[in-house]
Amino acid sequence: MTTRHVEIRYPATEIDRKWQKRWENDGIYRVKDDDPRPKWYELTMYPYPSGDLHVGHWYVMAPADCHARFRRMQGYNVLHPMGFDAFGLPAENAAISRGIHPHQWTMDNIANMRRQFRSMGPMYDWKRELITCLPEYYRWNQWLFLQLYKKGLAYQAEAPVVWCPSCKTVLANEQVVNGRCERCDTPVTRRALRQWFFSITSYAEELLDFSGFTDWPEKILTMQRNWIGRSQGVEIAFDISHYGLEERELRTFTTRIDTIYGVTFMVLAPEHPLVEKLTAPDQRAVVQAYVEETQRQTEIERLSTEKEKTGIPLGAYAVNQLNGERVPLYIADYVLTTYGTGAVMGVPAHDQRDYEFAKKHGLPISTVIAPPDGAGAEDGRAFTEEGTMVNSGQFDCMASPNAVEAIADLVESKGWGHRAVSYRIRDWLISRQRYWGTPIPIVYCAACGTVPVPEDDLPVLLPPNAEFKPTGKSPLATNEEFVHTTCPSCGGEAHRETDTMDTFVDSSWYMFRFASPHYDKGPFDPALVEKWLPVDQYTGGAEHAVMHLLYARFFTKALRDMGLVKFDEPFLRLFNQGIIIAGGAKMSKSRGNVINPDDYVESLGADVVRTYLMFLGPWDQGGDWTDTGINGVARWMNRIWDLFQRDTEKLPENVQNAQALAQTRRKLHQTIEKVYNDLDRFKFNTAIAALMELSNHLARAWDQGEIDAPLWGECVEKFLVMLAPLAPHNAEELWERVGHPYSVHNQPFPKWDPTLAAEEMITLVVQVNGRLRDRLEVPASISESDAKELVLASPKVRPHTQNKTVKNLVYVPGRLVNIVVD
RNA sequence: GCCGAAGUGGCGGAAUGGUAGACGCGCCGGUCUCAAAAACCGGUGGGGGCAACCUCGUGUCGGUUCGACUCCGACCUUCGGCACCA
Repeated sequence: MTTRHVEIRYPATEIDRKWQKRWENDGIYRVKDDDPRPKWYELTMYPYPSGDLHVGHWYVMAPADCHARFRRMQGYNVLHPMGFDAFGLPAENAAISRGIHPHQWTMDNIANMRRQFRSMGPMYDWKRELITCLPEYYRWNQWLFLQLYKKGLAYQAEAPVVWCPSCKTVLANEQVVNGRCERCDTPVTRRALRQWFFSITSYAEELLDFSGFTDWPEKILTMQRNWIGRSQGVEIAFDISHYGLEERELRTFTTRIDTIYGVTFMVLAPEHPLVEKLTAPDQRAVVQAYVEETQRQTEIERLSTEKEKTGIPLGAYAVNQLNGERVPLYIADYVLTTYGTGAVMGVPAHDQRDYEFAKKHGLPISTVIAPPDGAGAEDGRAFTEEGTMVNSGQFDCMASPNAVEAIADLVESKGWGHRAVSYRIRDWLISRQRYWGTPIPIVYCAACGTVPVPEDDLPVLLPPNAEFKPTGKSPLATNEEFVHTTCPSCGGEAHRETDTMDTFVDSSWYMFRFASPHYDKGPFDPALVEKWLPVDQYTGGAEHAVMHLLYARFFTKALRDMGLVKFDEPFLRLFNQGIIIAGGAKMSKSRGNVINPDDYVESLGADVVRTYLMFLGPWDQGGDWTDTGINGVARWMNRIWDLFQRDTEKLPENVQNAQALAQTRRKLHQTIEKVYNDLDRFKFNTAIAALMELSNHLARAWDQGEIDAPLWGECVEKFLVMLAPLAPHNAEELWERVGHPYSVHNQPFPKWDPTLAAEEMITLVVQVNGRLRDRLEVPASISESDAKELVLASPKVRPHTQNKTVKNLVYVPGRLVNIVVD
């Protein structure tokens, strides 16, 4: 901000306020459910009300608003709503550190952010605003929870959960980044707690089906695919009946059943339920120590790939039923209880991890697949490719991919196991030991057990008083009045669930709520959801590629199966904007390069800030904010302000230069086409560049007396309509000053005439062997033979073709002729 | 390690098989001014040439093509995601 700003030559702030007020009073952007035009639902991911709107928010919201405005001008009835994702950790952490109640803090922030949003001049219909921390919203979280519970999709389980020792709360797997808490970066640990889960895994297979999308970035699909992590294999039992236990077999999952004859050991997760029973007496002490050691380890330590493969023998064995071999059993921390069966078979010859484990523990390495070229595999590595079966009994000599099927058939026919699919994705843990969230509507009764709160008793209000600072216990447990209740079933004494829901529950269905944000007979009005949904265009950051988008898709499918909605996917199209940086570096307080949009709006007006954000680079790639860069847009706004208010009386009556007039008209229609197509595809930067070209052209045409009043008027009118979605305030003000009736925002986007846009003369590029040698101005209608003749006659070409044979003439109509010579 | 995206002037970027560098920033020169700022006009990839022009040039090396920033292969660098998943 040390750079001096260009001075704005018009009363920007006044204009901003004037029109924001007028639009508000007129309700020009009010969304009507019964509007006959085709609907278009354009949704931007709603923000956390964590304080001030920073330039990152502007970068997300302003271009999205421009695109929604463009759709409106295309003739759609556009729903482009805004709300606040008001529950959750950021609000609560901030409230804790400032000693203000989360509700107060959140609502104050919302008021401030709403004011800042208005300064941007967006087309939000504030009558549709939603705030998730209010009972009118979160009671439907509770209602939806009860529906999921009824469907068996919400359940309780004790499970090792990820625990952040700093936030003193359980985290979802998705909230763990590299073994650290997403919010505070503290390495996470594990704990066993009784928690509520949503069974997203029930939909794992369907969530892999992306066929319901119209347009999603490939990158996001890949990330979701990897996150769900489907693998196909065989679940097979190894025999442990010789121990006379209740369990007669040890089950394992493998994607490589073709290597079953090469199993030389098995490894169980330290938490595996059979570990206790199978451990030999003389191994008990060391096994127990290892199990404890594992529990102490943080996720980050345990999952480090650099770590040596530790493990402890149980002093027990299992029998491979295919060849009758006894294989020793180990426990090791690299085997996870949460994936497959919690036990893996060790095939050191054909799995690199097993190979390292075998080397470390002196276990035999038995080759059962030979490389196809017969070359030796060994030299310190496992052979993990396909090949020819060896040492595999009846399957010898078979190609290993065929053996996969043959062995699976045998395993199934013998009843030793079956084909199976495993997913990496785990059920969604929604319980939070936090105050600032939706209370889970469950009551525990000594007589009746777990009892859902009756729908008529909703909402279960979040009490204003509780010790919400983290203590390790759920804050709501400190409020006696809240906890003690009567059982809805038997009327006896009971206590409430004191955990609250993950905030991602709120955002999993908010897109439905916007269809009827104040509906009080259900989470949404079914007729209006049917009208508005699914979302036609969703925009937001790629950081929500996995959790939010997957959860919202899951909710939609669950609601569909309950008969509440009729579609499979909530978001037809998805566009991810990039990240804005400043001066080549990420914005941060320590760097001192944080851009506060309010300062710029104050001095340059909202439109310069909006337009610059869209001009500084392609939206999907993010951009670099520079204080000198914004001056360019400010200058341009100054120039068009003066240009369009020039006195048209001064223009000549009759311009004799018909060619110049046609040229200007052509430029206008070419610009309309370009801006239309660019705005359509979120290419704001090139749309603005095209408008700059047009304004430069118009200024030149005026100065050179090559334009008359009617054409000038037409150009200015269409220019302002095209400017309207980008710079709504200035476009409206100029529209009025030029003498058009209110409002520019109710104009349809201009149409271009391809005939008028077509060039009469073209530059014919002349190449010799692909190298540029000449450019010829020729009529666009030139015939191929004329063009070729002209080109060969060019004096600039001749020196390059002399004494050479012309082998070929490549003709690209309207573009070039390439002369191919020896 | 695996998956994905991206590498173009001094800078942000434009051009997705056909004139590389649109548009803007910055810089240089000029007009105006006592002067500066602003504004306006002109110039601005490198090398050579008085000039017309020539030549090199889109991370590196190869390939396809009449023609490649663009398509294909390998590599290098940067960024993002996932990471002992059996």
